[in-house]
Amino acid sequence: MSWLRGVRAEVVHESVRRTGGVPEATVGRLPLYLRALTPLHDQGITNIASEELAALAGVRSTQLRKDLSHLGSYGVRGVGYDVDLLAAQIAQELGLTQEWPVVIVGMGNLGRALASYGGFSGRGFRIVALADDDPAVVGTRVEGLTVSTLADLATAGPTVAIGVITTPAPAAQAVADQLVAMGVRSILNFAPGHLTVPDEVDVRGVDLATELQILAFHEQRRLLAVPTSGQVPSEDREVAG
Amino acid sequence: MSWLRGVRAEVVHESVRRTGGVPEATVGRLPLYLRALTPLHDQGITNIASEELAALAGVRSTQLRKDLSHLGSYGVRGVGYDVDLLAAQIAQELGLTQEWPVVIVGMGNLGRALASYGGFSGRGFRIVALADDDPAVVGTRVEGLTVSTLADLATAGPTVAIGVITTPAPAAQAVADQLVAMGVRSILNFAPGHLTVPDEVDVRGVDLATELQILAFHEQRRLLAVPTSGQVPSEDREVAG
DNA sequence: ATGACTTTGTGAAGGCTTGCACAAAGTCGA
DNA sequence: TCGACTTTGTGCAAGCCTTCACAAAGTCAT
Repeated sequence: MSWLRGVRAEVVHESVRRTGGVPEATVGRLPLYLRALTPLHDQGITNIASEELAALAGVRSTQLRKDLSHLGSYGVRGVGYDVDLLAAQIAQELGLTQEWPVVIVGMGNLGRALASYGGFSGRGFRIVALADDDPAVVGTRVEGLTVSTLADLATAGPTVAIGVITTPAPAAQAVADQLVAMGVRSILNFAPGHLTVPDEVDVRGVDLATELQILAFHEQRRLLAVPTSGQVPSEDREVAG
Repeated sequence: MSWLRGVRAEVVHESVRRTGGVPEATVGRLPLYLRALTPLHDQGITNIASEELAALAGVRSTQLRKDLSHLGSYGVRGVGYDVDLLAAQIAQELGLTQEWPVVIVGMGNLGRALASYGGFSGRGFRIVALADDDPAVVGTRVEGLTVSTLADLATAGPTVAIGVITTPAPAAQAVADQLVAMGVRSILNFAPGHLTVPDEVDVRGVDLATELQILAFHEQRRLLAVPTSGQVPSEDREVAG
């Protein structure tokens, strides 16, 4: 993401004096656009039309243009968008011109998987600490970092902006409370269940079961709609009758 | 989730002859309600008011009631909802009265973590196959299952309803194509990037970087809004000036 | 320079979602 | 039985989001 730094200066002026009101739905899609732009940059493509970029991101071109209009983006009519400039503008809007320090709490399988996942660095985030409360795990090294307890981190750890919770569900709320007490105001929670936090804290939850259940809903709908059926799973088919 | 089976029969009649139109936003919240109900059942609580359940799920009570009204749910005025009956109704709506067979493709750290994650079984899903294309991994056993290639699964594997993609990004589209060719119409994609699939196929994407970037946006907003700042990370603070 | 063509940016319409206000329907104590 | 109280279910209004339609603004060949 270092390639975004060069053009940042030009972007700041437009973007900083904006009204401040980017719709939440748009914010949710900006990362998709950024994700689509990166390989374009790598391929040396310097310009792209909204129609094409929208296809890469999986949205409609009119939505892409409306979204970009919210951040005062300037494409060129008849031509399209400058890939690098647009990426820099989006990165600026998302606050990715600085690197956010992240702590992962819970060194189970998922926590380790995330710790070794390359998707952090180079995308605006850096893992600066790992935590767990299992004495057998504390003190071990994972991906070049020594695992500590959250309590230790609170008293003598690096500053952290974002906390990622990968503990079992029963521990999640206590961990969230500790993170909040440490001053963390952004939490990404992989443990199933709702976290109660103060208003100023932002929590996003990612729950595998929830995602699968939404898929299952639509899957079932398809099966109920077309009683021609065919294959498909196990027991309990009387539901369709 | 076996405790849901008992009451299912009573539910079927109401639910099956419904109009069919449950709003997408509601579908996205039904899993949250189910998730909140399970511990209540375990604690032996048999009845709950919408206000309380909403708090557990992290939504407003009026939204909960509106959502439930879409699936023709019958609470009792002045009393609340029967925990087990409500859970059974939601499970029914989501298609969780049967167990959906799942394949995980990509036996890297994340794939292994998901394979060993307990959140599948007992929630309406069962991992029936694991796949990878690395010859060093194919043939090994993970969590009691032997890893095979997708090609082998296509010709001689168990029927699969849902595919979970945990491969690196460059492989994801090819894997999706193969899954679709196998008849899979529901895909959960953990690889960053947009998947192109036929209309009848349902894809949900979970991207760590995307989630973190949305958090970063709000985090930055807080910092820009309150220039009192204080702590917080590294370089590039001139953005705020 | 001109005209045909391409592509962006946006006002307005339509649809979906949320939240309010309140009637309906039940419980419970006296 | 009655009256006070609780809690659900829902019509309606407000707000947000998406999509359409099209003017604005540029390129490019001639």
